[in-house]
Amino acid sequence: MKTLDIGTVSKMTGIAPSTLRYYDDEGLIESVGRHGLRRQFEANVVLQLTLINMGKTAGFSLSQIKKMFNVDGKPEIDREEILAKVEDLGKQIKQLTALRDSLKHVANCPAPSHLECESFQRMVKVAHKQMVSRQSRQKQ
Amino acid sequence: MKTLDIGTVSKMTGIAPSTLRYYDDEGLIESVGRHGLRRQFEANVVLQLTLINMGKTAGFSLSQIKKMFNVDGKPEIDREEILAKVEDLGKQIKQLTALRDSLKHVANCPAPSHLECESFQRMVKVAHKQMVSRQSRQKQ
DNA sequence: GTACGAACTTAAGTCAACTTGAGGTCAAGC
DNA sequence: GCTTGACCTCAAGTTGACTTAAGTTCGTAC
Repeated sequence: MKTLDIGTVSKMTGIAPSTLRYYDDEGLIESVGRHGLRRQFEANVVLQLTLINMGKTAGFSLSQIKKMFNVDGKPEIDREEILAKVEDLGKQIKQLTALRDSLKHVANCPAPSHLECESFQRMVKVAHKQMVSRQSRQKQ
Repeated sequence: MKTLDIGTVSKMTGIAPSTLRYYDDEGLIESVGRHGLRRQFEANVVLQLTLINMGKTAGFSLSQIKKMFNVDGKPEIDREEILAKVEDLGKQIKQLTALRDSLKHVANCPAPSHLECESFQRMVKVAHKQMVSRQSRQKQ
């Protein structure tokens, strides 16, 4: 099976080689050996990196991501914990939707100050509730 | 009008006083004066902090957030830029949804390795496309 | 067989976003 | 008038996620 140089992976994913080395050191991805002193990666590392980037987008730390999808695709953590994250993500999606709507509002509403605009306040208050309920169950 | 001590704001929002002081120094929020040497805040600071937290959830930096919603609720940046962010957020929401579905899958699929599971791969590939298209228009 | 380029290692540096620590101030209650 | 507790300032420290720099090692092409 054909393996990939770090530069190739970098070009395929847009992630800097230094970052890939860093991820390798941290155990987020795995090289399958060396060609001389060059790390060789399998093609599925691209998939893994996609997952890593999705996790980052979601605001997870690298160590959390590592636990969620470890190298061979088997998660270290249990169903319960993952489902909790799933639920959390649902809330986050709602929040982002609220933010998007708020921004859309800001771009269009002619009110002089949005903090005084009623419909804006309503939106934000809804978001606030969600936020507080999310914050209350934050973990490392 | 009644104003709030930093400790009160902290309790209302769950944000540490040191962070509130930091935000104040950075100009993300504004205190309306002092009582002795204590900062006094108006009630609407809670709304502002909600917006700040929403922005953080969305992965914006504090300086970006500051530009989006500055102290009086009037954004410094123009419609165009905000609408670009709105669009970006839409993509991010899609990505998060993909991540959520992937995680849901991981929790339920009995396959030994998810990286080999077809339906998982399909999901992630879709996410990959979105990711790349988002990455290509990143700015400070 | 030599030159080149792409990758390597290790340590140090950077940046954002906070937090901590030391020492100081003030208002309210007793 | 004294104590107490909540706040203050300012500088330095911390953490996570990388990046940069300096010097080194290979494989491939010529």
